[in-house]
Amino acid sequence: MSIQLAFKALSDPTRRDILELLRERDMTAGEIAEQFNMTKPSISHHLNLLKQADLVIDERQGQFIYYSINTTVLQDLMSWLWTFKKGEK
Amino acid sequence: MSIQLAFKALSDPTRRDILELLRERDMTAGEIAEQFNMTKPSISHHLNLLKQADLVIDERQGQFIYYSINTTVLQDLMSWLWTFKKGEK
DNA sequence: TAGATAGTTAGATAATTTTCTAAATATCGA
DNA sequence: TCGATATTTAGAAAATTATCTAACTATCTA
Repeated sequence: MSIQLAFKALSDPTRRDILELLRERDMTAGEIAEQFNMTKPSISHHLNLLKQADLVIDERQGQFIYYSINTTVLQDLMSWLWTFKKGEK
Repeated sequence: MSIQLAFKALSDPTRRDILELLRERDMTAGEIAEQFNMTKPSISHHLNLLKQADLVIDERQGQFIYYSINTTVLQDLMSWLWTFKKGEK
């Protein structure tokens, strides 16, 4: 999707920390929230922005909603960054 | 330097556009400002944030100040993004 | 079906960010 | 040294963002 939403999402340290947690394993919204000194609604908001940016995928399993990383947009970001290395067009 | 400042800097479309201009060639602040529908002070502010993030370097040449891309931080960002690909730690 | 657990949505507030105008600084050239 | 050009700094207004509390929705289990 858009690089704009992705960079916006990554500009916040909490959201980058969330991604780093999810790098280790998929987690529920509650498990993620436990790791931060912040209320659940705040974390929910961050998760929503990550989702809108297509950086994570959510999947409900019963009462729980599991979040996992979606790497396709990360690839797009790397591609964009790469164009700056070594005079590439 | 810090990944935080870099992602913050890249979260704004004007600043990304500035980097894309500088990808083609070094430019003065005035030349850069001409490309945007925005006042010079606004562009100057964006250039300052890019500079603080170490994404660009500025060098005065007489009355002009030339801006150019500094790729070292871009490399750091790619490294960070890369850690999410293929279950890497 | 009622209570408990998981999570989100709504709405408000405080902090941050973007952009502008006006004014200041720096350098050049006559 | 003066006027013109290039750019930044200062300060203010408007828009966006992060965070909270309160309330709502969804699912499970007894």
